[in-house]
Amino acid sequence: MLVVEDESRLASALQRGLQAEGFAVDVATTGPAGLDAARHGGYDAMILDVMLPGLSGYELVRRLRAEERWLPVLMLSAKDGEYDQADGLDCGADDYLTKPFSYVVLLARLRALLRRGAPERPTVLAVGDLRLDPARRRVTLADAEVALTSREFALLDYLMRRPGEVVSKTELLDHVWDASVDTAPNAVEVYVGYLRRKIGRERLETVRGAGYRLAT
Amino acid sequence: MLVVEDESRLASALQRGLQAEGFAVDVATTGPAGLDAARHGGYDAMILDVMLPGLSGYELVRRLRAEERWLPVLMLSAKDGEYDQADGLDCGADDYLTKPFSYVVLLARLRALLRRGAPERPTVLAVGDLRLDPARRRVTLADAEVALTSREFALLDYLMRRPGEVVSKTELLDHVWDASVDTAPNAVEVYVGYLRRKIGRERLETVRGAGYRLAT
DNA sequence: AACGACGCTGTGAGGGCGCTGAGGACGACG
DNA sequence: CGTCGTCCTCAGCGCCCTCACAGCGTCGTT
Repeated sequence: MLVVEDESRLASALQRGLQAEGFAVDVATTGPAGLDAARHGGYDAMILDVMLPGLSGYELVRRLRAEERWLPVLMLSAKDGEYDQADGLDCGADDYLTKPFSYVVLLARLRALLRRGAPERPTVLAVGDLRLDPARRRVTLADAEVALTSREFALLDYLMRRPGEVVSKTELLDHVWDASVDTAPNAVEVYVGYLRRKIGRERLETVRGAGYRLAT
Repeated sequence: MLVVEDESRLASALQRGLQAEGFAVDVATTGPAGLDAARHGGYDAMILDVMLPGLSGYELVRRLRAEERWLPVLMLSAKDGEYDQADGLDCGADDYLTKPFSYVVLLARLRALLRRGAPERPTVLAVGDLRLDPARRRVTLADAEVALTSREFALLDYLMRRPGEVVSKTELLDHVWDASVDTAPNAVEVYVGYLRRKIGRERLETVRGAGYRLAT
């Protein structure tokens, strides 16, 4: 367990408490030191303060995720504004707790994070030069923005979460379309057609008799 | 996305809001109905109220997890006591939000949950240098991709699940072909021929009078 | 060696599957 | 009320897959 916190009293209180729970705990007190430790340490999870000298917690997570390191991150902050929280999560944190917090809650949330194991998905989905940002609802192709309708976006989103896998039309109808109204499978074909015109024909393969596959 | 919430105003507000974000949303208004939906629905995630008629949210998650269903659960509750929250998380919920909550925060937390996703990695079948990935619907022979039609793929799939065993033509007709239309056994011979041309003659042996066997 | 049963394959018909352009339904907006 | 954007159905088309057929090769038995 890695604790990145510059306030020394809180840091050592956390360290002692977590050690009592059986965790092996390391503490870093600056942003850069925390980033380094997270890179090399092989930790199960990380508790991360937002306000840090040298590098903010937001930026730290963002860099970590950009390097494809997916260890669970529980973010701590004195800021309880809703947008602060949303920003933290959208940078790649997995949970967000505002100070002052209950120790019982911290432990429960930590357990929930560890139970889930290492996260597998980045905040921004990327396949080749195609990028999709769920938070900003934005898609770029080789750094050029692509305008998508909401249905097109949902379809691409679903496909990009399973790159290289074959996804059947029924599955797409179930997840991208509303299950309560039954839509003809042909609608999927139509929207795949729309997407192909916008992101390039070769990126979206047809697997006859099985479904569609996003080329990796 | 599954929303389990008995307060109808909140439920429909959530439904509309999430639909606007591109989610396909189903609503259940009682505990048992929610549990059923979660069991059968194939949802990406679930938003779950604690106070529900018939079955509490706590109990619902506990049962779900007992059945080894791991879809991400975001729990909603009017109780903000620290132990309520810890209980919810320890029952198996992945996140916990107290009412009233900010819609922006709800979305951000939902995104964080979906990002982590379910940790399923489907198996890749391998026999010698021949590999078959059911999810990607892809076959490689010594790392070179082999293009198969859907029937060829289904046939190879079935054979690779029983490497070295002799599989009769009738058995193949029953499992690889549609049982409702009766096909001549010769169709199997034809497709075995197709497969041999693509994966190499020696890998698929004929056992005269009995069937076929995949060489190990 | 001869014969019959079983298995292989080239050919071609048919039909299922997926793609596309056209257009109707619906709602948002001016 | 007209316009625009989005969603989705419909119908036509083209291609590839599927499979029956028939002739030939191969194997095992007598």
